[in-house]
Order: sequence, then C-alpha cells, then structure tokens
Amino acid sequence: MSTDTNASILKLERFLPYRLSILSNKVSSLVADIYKDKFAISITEWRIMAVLGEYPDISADEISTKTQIEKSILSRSVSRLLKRKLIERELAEDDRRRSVIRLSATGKSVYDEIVPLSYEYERALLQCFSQQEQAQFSALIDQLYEHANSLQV
Amino acid sequence: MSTDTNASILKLERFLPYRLSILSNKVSSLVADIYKDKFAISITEWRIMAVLGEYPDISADEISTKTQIEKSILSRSVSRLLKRKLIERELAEDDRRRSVIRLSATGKSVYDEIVPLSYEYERALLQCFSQQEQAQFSALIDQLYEHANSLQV
DNA sequence: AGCTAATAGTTGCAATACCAACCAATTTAG
DNA sequence: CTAAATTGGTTGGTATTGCAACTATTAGCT
Repeated sequence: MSTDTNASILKLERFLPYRLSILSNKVSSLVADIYKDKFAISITEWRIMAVLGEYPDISADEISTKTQIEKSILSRSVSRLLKRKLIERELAEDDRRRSVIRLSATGKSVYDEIVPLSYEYERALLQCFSQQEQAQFSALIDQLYEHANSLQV
Repeated sequence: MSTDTNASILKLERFLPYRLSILSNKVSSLVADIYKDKFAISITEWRIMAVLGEYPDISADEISTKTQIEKSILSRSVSRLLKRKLIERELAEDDRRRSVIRLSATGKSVYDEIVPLSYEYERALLQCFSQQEQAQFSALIDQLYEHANSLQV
C-alpha cells in the first residue's frame, strides 16, 4: 500500500482503488465468461437469479437493494428474464404497485446448474490462500467495505 | 468466504466475486465523485493522466497496457483530454504509427492537485486497518490477482 | 525489392449504464 | 376525506462500453 501521503507522483499500480478495480474486473470477467458461454446470461441477470434462488417471491425493489442493481437496469433485466421464461412475476395482493418475482422451473434448473459452477470457481480462486488467509481476506474486505461506507458524504 | 462447494443455494452476499465488485464500486465511486466534482474528470481520464504523471512521453498503446484501458476507450479519452488541453501529443519520429503523449502544463497542475487528494483518500480508506492489516491486505490482493490471472483460459 | 503479417490508433455499431422524468398505487397529514 | 407526498416500477435520452472492422505504417521473410 502507498504510504507517503505527500508524494508528488502517484504510483497508479499501487493505488488501492485502482488495484481493487483491476482485481475485481479480472475476477468477475472470468465468471462472466462462464455464465455467458454456457447459459447466455449476464452477470447482472445472474445476480438477480441468485437472489431469487436465495429469497423467492420478493419484489423488484427488494432485489435492487440486495444486489445494488440500479432500478432501471433491474427493470430491463427482469423484462429479459421474463421473456426468456427464467423468472415469473405476479402482482402483490396487498400492494398493487409491487410485484412478486420468483424463478420459474426452467430458471430454477439453470440456477441449479450455475450454483455449483460458481462455488467451484470461487474455490479455485481461493486455492491460492491458506485457510487462515482466506479468513483474513474475508474479514478485511468486510472491514474495508464498512469503513468505505461510513466515508460516504 | 463460502466453504461448502456442494451447497445448492448461493449466498450472493458472501460470494467473493460479488463482494469484490461491490467493494471496488464503492471505493471507486467515492474518488470518482471527487475527481468529477472538482475537476470534471472521469476515473478513466484520471488513470490516463496518472500514468502520464509517472511515465511522461509514452504512447497510447503503452498507456493501454499500463492502465488496462481498452484501446478504443483510450483513443476517445485521449481525444477529450487533448480537446481540454490537459495533455499533448505528437508523432513519434522513429515510428509514425505511434504518438507520444504527455501532460500539458495545465494537465500537470491538475495532476499536482489531484495526487495529494488521492493519497489522502487512500489514507482515509486505510485508516480502518492497522499497519499489519494493511500489509496483509495488500499482499493478499496481489496474491489473488496473480492467481486469478493464472486461471485465465 | 516486394509481398505478407503485425502493430498503433481510430471509428462504427450494438449493448449497457445511468439519471431523470414519469405513471400508478398507496400512505400520510391536515 | 382528500390533497400532497411517498413508493414501486417503467421509460426516454444520453453517455460509456466493448468488440470488430478499418486505415496507415512498419517489420519480417524470401
């Protein structure tokens, strides 16, 4: 990590935000290729399906807060997934603004195929770490995320 | 970190690629706002300027490999920076396909303003870590990046 | 030299992202 | 009870992205 705060030159390749971005892009693009090649699903679409696998029958808004997908993007992604019959949607009885979304049977079967692939990929990634390092890294990520959140204006 | 590779449900919020993506977005969007508000410069543009601050008189192609910015995006960003007179460009004498890019005087003064802000931001981010944790986190990022790179098809 | 391949950079186009405006249903406050 | 504010979701406009095709120049091979 860079240490000299008053340096007059920025070493981009050691600058934390840059490094995180590069790392994240690399890690995500590898899975993205898998999802895309085998299932023609984007990362965004997969995230929606993933949340629905975990929490069936939630609203678009709940998906949005859980995945941090912006609501216009979510709306269009949901349309695509509906068109491809990977998810189903109906109006909520109690509040007709809301709708309730869930994986369709097809969607569930795709989900069931992707989940193990995802875990396998994560496992392959983490193979470069010892058990202890995994735990450390995980904790540090959480810690930094919390902190970054608190820096928000 | 998720441990059970055979789980039938994916916990998205504990899935490493997702967590890295969220963290990176958060961390980058905070700096992006600073660059944008104070200097009307995007992250991409800043990265280009940052590399030029470190390595003056390099070609677009060299910038591309150093920043991992795709060359079409780079080309357009360079145009914008030229138009705003933040950088200068001339043809390389030895190879007239290449051009040689550097910060202009204005660009350098903007650079000189942004660098301390960036370091300050990084410092603020890292305040949630002890010295030891910083070193660990940094090492783990490098380690994971190397490994992810090696998983490439 | 002369032809082919490779490289540096630009541009076109389709997909995606983001913001703001919008519609419809519901909640709140007077 | 009703007007205003809020909420869930969609849509429009615009900017950004990413791939591929293209131009121009240089390198390599025979």
